[in-house]
Amino acid sequence: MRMGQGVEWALHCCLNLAWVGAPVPGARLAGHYDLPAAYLNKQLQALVRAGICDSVPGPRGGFRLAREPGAVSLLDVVVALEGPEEAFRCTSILGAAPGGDPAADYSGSCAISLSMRSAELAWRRELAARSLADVAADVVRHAPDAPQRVRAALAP
Amino acid sequence: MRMGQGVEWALHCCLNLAWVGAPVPGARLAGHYDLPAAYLNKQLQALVRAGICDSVPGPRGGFRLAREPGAVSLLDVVVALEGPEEAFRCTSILGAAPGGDPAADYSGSCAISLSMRSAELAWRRELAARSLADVAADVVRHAPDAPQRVRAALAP
DNA sequence: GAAACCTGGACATCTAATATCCGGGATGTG
DNA sequence: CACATCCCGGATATTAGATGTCCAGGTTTC
Repeated sequence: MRMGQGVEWALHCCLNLAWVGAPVPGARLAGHYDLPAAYLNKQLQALVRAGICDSVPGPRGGFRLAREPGAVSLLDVVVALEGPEEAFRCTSILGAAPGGDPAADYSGSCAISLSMRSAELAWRRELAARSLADVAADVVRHAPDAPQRVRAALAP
Repeated sequence: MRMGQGVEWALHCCLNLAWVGAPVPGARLAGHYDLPAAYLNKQLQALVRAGICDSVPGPRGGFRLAREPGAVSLLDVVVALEGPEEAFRCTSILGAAPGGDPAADYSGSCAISLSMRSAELAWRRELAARSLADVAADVVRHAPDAPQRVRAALAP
């Protein structure tokens, strides 16, 4: 089971955008981490579609956070890039077993499906309870000059 | 992000094995759910390697649970099939950023990595706290004759 | 108008999951 | 012992998804 790399990229980019404030071109973000610009751009576009980022075309344009860092949870970013589907997907194989209804959807009644879903909910709860502002605060506690260095590297 | 289908198959099979008690051939389990026998067999083999199942060759052989259902957690099954690696993998892109150490491993210090890892721990905790016996008890509560029907369909 | 920048789609590539097949070994039965 | 049953593990397709590239448009600033 593996999460797309875009999540890691997007989270780092969002933290940086939170510190810069002004729009940052996607190419500059890509250069900052030595990432493929065109591909990173796709992830940023997904953040825009999810309402997490704003995009500004033209010179002096780029991407910026659309909300306060405290109003963007890690879950928001994960869902924006990975979609809302659960990692465990019940395919209702009980319907193929003797006595089962092949047309029924067991995802809401199968005890296995419910257990897996419940565990995944715990994961989502943790992610939802943690905002970009929380993470940023942790970074600053460990490296107080991080915001300033990011601004120096990325600000126009 | 998606979990392999083998996890669902294996969990259903393990529940059945818990109810049957005697060894059940992989082909019979596959027929029970109309699954590809050769492929399901690979998942069962992984359960054997993980010490969750025993395999008995020869006539009257098959697979059976190697431990009490109460001693097999959902996490055991997930790890047996998906491996111990985390879904979120820190690739230390901070090392490529200005001021970063390209050779360093940031997975233990990067605040983003730590947050993602912490959320995943919550998921694993839930899975570890739930055993096959717990799930089986839920099934019986909802369909008291399930164990008997499974035995009738799968027992030798 | 030109340059900077985002948008969205089409396309190529690579990896992992899914699936099949076969030769081999172990075990119980007659 | 001979045979049927069944697991083991490697080699090999097939497919879907993730990764990555490219280009023909827009929009905005200067």
